[in-house]
Amino acid sequence: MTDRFVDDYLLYLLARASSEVSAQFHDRLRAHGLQVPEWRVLASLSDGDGMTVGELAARALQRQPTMTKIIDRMVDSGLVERRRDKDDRRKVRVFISRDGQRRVDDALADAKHHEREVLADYAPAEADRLKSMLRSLVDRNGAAPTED
Amino acid sequence: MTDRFVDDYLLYLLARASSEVSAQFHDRLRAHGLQVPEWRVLASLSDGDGMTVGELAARALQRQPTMTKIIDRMVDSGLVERRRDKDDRRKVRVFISRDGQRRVDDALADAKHHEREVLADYAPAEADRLKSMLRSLVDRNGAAPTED
DNA sequence: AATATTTATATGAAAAGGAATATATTACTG
DNA sequence: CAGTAATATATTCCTTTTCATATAAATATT
Repeated sequence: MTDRFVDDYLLYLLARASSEVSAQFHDRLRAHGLQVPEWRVLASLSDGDGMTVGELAARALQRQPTMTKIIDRMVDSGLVERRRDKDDRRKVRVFISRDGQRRVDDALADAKHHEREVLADYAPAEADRLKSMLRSLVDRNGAAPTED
Repeated sequence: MTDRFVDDYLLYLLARASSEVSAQFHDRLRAHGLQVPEWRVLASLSDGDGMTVGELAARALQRQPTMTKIIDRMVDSGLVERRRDKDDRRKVRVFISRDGQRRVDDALADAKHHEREVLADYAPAEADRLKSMLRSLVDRNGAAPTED
């Protein structure tokens, strides 16, 4: 149990940090009546002008068929709307509904508050360094479809 | 699409960095004939003296019933063994098998190699800072059951 | 020491995810 | 411009995860 490889393994530290910090927020999400994938879709669509299924899948770190099903459910519950793209009729653009926007606004405020709490212990410069390193990891490690 | 909240949101950056960097390695895992949860369990058990189902679940960032089923499959495929704890017969200790150890040794070597690749662009001090910030995020944000 | 609580793992039904592929539309190529 | 390839989304079938709860053993309480 002591000093195993994984305890200092970058991929494990990333997964664990992501998992534990996010779990806190996900508890709060339920108070907004939102599931995690719903939150991710709505946060991506918030105040925007619609995204395709493929774009949403990439942004929400899900595979395309999974995103199709998430959107199915969200259409059923009235959080988003599907409209076929006029210029390229293969594409389906997904738009946030009025109700979806209302729900996500509350959750967004909560997310900002939670982030401040998590970063409260760190000096601003330190938090910025963390974020910029994470961004550079993302940039240097191509676009990948799924989790973990 | 431009400068949405999430693009600078810590939880999103963590999830995305974890997802994209890990996806690269998970492609390689298949070459070792290992699924992701199997790899996580074996890496935790490697060269150790057995862990309980609950400990494994926490370490592999899975819920307990999920871990029970992962272990079911791994027992079937001969990667691990279950033995009931003598002192506390509620507990089940999971041990890596000879074959499991052999399989994970290869994957571990590959993991180390991959990590070096990912961190090659960074100065050692910078990599250390990243890791220690991730560790402190984990430490300050309790033990959580599941992903994302 | 019997009863209630807590802790550890397992189970079962339902939901979600994933790989492969189908369908529909657009873009290319000769 | 017919035919082929490429792109975007949906569907199917199967595996895995999840939630709630059951079972079993240890601990605490009276």
